[in-house]
Amino acid sequence: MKLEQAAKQLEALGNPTRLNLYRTLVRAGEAGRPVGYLQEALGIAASTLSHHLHRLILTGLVTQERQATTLICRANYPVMNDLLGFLADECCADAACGPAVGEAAA
Amino acid sequence: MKLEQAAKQLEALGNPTRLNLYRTLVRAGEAGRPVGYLQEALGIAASTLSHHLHRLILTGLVTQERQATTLICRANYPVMNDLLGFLADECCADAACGPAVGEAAA
DNA sequence: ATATTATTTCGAAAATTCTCGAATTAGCAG
DNA sequence: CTGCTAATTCGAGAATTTTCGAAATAATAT
Repeated sequence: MKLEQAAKQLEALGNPTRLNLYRTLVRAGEAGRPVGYLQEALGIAASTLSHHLHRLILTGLVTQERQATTLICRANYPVMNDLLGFLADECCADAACGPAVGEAAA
Repeated sequence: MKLEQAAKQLEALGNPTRLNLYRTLVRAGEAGRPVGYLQEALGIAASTLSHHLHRLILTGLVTQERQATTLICRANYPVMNDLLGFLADECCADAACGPAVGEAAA
């Protein structure tokens, strides 16, 4: 069950356009970014962006909030942390991991 | 450059069969597992497994070593750690992450 | 050389993804 | 209600992925 969800999230991040999109949102922090801004930043068709955004939202990695006519997109950090936790757990379940995984952000 | 590579690795893990395969190898640790064992464990056609294995090997997430007629597959931990590092860096580059990412494996 | 076991490559069908432009909906201002 | 900006949905073509069985290769043993 959990594996299926993790796979979906990894797949969502496993596309250059979406990973770039997600990175942009992560770097924007709490402020988030409007869809229009993202479209200019990434230089892709609005419909293409909407498609990718939808996929990120379905997996929970990104959230949206309306502000009048514009939609603000934000990275959903807890979901990413869960995903990182899953990967770390899988990695260290039975095996002695090489470098300590827990120090990635030290 | 780095983003493209990370996307490829995430895509490789973003398929339930491959994630399950990778997990099996991670849990096997240094011993690794022969291709034949993996085929039985996952219950898929040999050609299908070979295809997925190839993709994991292309991204560097898995390595193989011959032992007579059998091929031993192993998870390549350093590559996974690099990937986790990339995600953690992206996540914490400009933004104040919610829960500490570094505690995922605590 | 031949046989045997282990694994990959080939070929091909079904499903999914990625991309875009055109048409549509959402929310607000006048 | 008309118009305007913002974003999504629709429709569709090109490309990629996923899966399998059959045939081919790899390594060893007899």
